[in-house]
Amino acid sequence: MGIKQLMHLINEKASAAVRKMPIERYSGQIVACDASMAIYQFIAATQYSSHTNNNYVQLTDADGNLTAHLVGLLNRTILFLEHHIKPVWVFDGKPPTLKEGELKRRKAAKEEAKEQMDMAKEEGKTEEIEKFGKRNLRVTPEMMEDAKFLIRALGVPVVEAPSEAEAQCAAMVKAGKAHAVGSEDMDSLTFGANYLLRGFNSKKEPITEISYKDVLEGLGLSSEQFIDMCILLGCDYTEHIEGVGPATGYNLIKQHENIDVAVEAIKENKKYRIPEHFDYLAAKGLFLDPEVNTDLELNWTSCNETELTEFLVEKKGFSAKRVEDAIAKLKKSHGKPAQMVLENFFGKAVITKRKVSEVKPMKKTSQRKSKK
DNA sequence: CCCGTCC
DNA sequence: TCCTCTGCCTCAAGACGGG
DNA sequence: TGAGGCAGAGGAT
Repeated sequence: MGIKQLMHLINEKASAAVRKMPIERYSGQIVACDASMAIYQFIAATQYSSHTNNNYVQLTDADGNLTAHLVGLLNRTILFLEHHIKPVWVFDGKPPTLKEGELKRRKAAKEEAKEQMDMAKEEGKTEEIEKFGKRNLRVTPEMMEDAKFLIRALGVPVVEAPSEAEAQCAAMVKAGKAHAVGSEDMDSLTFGANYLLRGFNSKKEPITEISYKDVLEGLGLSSEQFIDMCILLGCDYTEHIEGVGPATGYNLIKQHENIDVAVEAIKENKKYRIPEHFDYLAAKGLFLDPEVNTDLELNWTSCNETELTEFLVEKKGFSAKRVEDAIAKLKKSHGKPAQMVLENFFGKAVITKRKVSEVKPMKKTSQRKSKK
């Protein structure tokens, strides 16, 4: 998923669009989060090889169903609410037909990984099992339903996107239903979300905020040109022109103004080969007018303690104390944000405009720096 | 801070 | 000959708290 | 999946 190397390109050419902000900055705001992406990461991160007993460890309930996503979503949602940020968890709907090629490719890669994992299991190689296991993740519909149930029990809204969650998140921001998208994925920018927030997973590091407006300004592109460029860099919705990377993709749009002219130029140049199914117009259409639903009413309520305890403790095997603690935190977060915090942070917001000298060169190939 | 645990 | 750029590889991906 | 490191192709000089 995502646009290849887009973050790199933005850091390089539009560094002013990227700011480090303390999480307090978002107190009182609504953040639309891509649930599918987060769930995938929670599941990936919590399976590991235990070095103590040489076992492959996964968190599961008594029936063997994975539960790491529930642990992750619970913690993450509490983090938001403790900071008086209102999260909305947005789930993927039916993937667009244009994405089928990409999905097939991923499926094949998983099958391959599964075979290798089975082999590793037979040979009892723990590290191998972990390695291939992480490439063979299955997030089942049941896991998604468990996640939705948990979020609703927490009193937090769930949005089921008609199609792509990233598109839905961006549309909600555009419609004023949310202030920013919270996702590690860059796609929401291509869909035109005003603000993208990353790094809610780190308690030490500040949040990375990417401003769409400043990205366009820094790159010197219109929103439509930005989409054109993203398609050239490589997206999920159509094939990619071999040999065109971030630098070339950006330059092509700068030089030719739009993807149509750029593609014509590429055809004449003959330096690059346009793939057989390069349906960039359809991809562009999807970015410009994705299937979304903005007729939503979002409500945040207090959590349903009984439901939470029943679900997490009795059904999913969470420790009762952990759930009690979670409920206590939720109740505590219900008050208003301390006014002090709100007034103080504006002076403290760390805005890191990187100096030119600090900007990492985009490619560090032949540039062999002698180590200090 | 490191590393084991969470389920 | 230099160096820019892409593509292929590998690896890691969460969050908490006790010691 | 994506992000960083490394190798090599092929324009740029």
